[in-house]
Amino acid sequence: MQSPPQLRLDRQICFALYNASRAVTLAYAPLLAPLGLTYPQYLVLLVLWEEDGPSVKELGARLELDSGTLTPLLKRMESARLVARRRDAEDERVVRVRLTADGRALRAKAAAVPEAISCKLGTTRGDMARLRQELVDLTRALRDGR
Amino acid sequence: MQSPPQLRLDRQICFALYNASRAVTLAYAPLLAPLGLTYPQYLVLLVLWEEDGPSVKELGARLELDSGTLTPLLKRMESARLVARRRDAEDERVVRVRLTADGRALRAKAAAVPEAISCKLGTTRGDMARLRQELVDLTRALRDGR
DNA sequence: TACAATATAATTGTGCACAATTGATTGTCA
DNA sequence: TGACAATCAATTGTGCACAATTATATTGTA
Repeated sequence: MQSPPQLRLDRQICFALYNASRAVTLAYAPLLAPLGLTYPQYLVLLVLWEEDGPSVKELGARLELDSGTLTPLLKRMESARLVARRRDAEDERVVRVRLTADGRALRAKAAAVPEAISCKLGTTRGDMARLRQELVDLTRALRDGR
Repeated sequence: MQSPPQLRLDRQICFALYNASRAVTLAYAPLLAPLGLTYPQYLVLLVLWEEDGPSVKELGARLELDSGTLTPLLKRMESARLVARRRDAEDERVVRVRLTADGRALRAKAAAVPEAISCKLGTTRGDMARLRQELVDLTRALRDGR
């Protein structure tokens, strides 16, 4: 018995997305390994380089990750001396995440990463911006329509 | 000090992709949970419903997953009585994965899943097909250019 | 001021991903 | 035939994701 078209793997947008996401993460790995970073850790640094000292909550809002993911990830980054975690004196519930000198210094080395990735992707900047927007819209549609 | 544009989180195609992929997986969860499936397990079934009895290797080629991921996943599916794993008599290195009656029967229930997802996505079929193709191309560019 | 409700991060438990290694089997070729 | 390479799945170890729960601190309110 033949599979109906809707159940065929090669028709699944979800599978294409899942594969593309893993392929991109793999593409980052050799660029980030020399910096001692994983891809999610790199994302955390992107946030911190924009604005240092967010709470775990704020970081999670930016990255759409919860404390169950972030807490152990940040602890590993703390062990690697990239960030420091400290309770907020004003509100002891809050843990603030700050860059160390090492963490700040890493930004210069990371500057070459986006260029290298964009080269691997091999598409024009405009195409990428459009694709990015489509993905953002799709994500929002799923999140809001829940 | 301001982050250069290339390092800003909201410019990263990779981050949009990573988020979209996770959002889609989350969207599947409530549809698959009643069937007792996770999203990767659902992908395995999509392959088996198309062609039953592939080796772990062939399954991995379809899904771009290695035995390190598939072996434990398939063992869980075997515990759930959805598939059976058996060494090939011709070549004892090969393990073949076959649907059980339960696994085959699940296809009828899963038939409603693509429709429900497509509804959540809320875009036209044509747009989805185009986006899917762009993602496939992007994935291939990364895989081949390695 | 008690005390319930809320907010925040951490913890627990499950299930992927993936690199690297291991073990068993098969193929090859001198 | 007998080493040796290649193939395939399983294993080991690390690091996410995420649901559900827990612990602690703060806020709102009767």
